[in-house]
Amino acid sequence: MTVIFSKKCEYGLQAVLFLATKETGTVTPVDEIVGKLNIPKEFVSKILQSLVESGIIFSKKGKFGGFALAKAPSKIRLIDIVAAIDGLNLFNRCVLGFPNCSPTEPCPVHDKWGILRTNAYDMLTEETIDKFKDKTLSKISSL
Amino acid sequence: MTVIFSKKCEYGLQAVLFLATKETGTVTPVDEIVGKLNIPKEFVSKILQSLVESGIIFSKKGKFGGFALAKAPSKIRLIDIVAAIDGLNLFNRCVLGFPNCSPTEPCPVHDKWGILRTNAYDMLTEETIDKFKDKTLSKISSL
DNA sequence: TTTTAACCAGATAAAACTATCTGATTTATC
DNA sequence: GATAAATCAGATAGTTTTATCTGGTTAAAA
Repeated sequence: MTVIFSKKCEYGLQAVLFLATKETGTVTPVDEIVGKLNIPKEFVSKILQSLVESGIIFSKKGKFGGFALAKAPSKIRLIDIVAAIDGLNLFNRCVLGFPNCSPTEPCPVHDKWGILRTNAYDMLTEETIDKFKDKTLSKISSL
Repeated sequence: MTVIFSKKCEYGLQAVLFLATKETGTVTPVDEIVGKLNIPKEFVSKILQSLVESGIIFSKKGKFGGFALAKAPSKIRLIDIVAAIDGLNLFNRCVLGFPNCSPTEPCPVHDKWGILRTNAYDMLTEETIDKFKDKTLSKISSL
C-alpha cells in the first residue's frame, strides 16, 4: 500500500475540519464527531488528545465537555495539523528512500520530485481551515 | 509516519533504476544490487521476483544468473514500477480518507489536492528509466 | 557427475500502525 | 452529595508492513 498521510492524520484532519464548521467557543463531544464522520471513537479520542497537547484544539472535561479549536480557524493551516500528527518528514525524506538525498547528493528524481513536493507543501501552508467550512459541511451531509 | 511509496516500492525503484545503468542483455545478481544500494537482500529478492511476474524484469537462474530489464529502458516508465508494486490506489484514494470522494461528492480539499495528484501522476508517466542513467550512477557512487 | 553460485518458495519473526478495552478523573446538574 | 456525561491515561489486541530464515531448484563449469 501507499499512503500520503497516516490514518491518524486523515482522521485528525477530518475532525479539525469538522470542528471548524462549529460556532466559535462551542464545544463538541467526541461522540458527535465520530457519529458524523463514521470513524472509530477510541482511536480518534487519542488523536484529539494529542492535538490538545499540540495547542491546535482545546478540551473541556466533564459533563457537556468536548473539543473546540484553540485559535481562530483562519490561523490554523492544514500543515499545522499534518506537522502535529505525522511530522514534516514527508517533505524532507527522499522519495526513493536513498540516504543523504540533497542538492549535493541528489537521487535520480530529486529535481522532478522536488517541484511536486514543494507545490504540496505550499498548498498545505497556504490553506487555512476556515476556507473549507462549506465544503466540509456538504461532504459530511453526504456521508 | 507518512510515506509516499512503500519500502517495497522504494527498493523496487532503486533496483530497477540500477539495472537500467547496466549493459543491455547483461544480467546482474542480487548480491551486486544490494551491495551497491545497501538494502536488505532477502527482502529485495522477493520484490525482484514480483517484478519478474509483472514482466518488468526477467531472471536467469543458476550460476552466473541474475536479473535484467525485460524491455528497453525507454519503454519502462516510473509509473509501471509503482503500479506493479504499490498499485495505483494512491491516485484514486481520498487524501483525507473520506469515502466516495469524487467530483459529485468531493472532500474539502478535493480540487486543491487533485491538481497536485495529477501532476505527480503525469510526471511518473512521462519519465522513463533511461533518462536517469547518469544520475543513478552518480548517486550510487556516493553511497 | 560433482561443485558452485545463483534464483525461488514457503514459513517465520520483528516492528509499526491501527484499533479497542478498562478504569480513572473531571465537571455540570439534580 | 449523588448522578451522569464527558475527557484522560495506560494496557492490550489485531493487522499490516518490513525483514529474515531454511531449504529447494536451476544451470554453468570443472
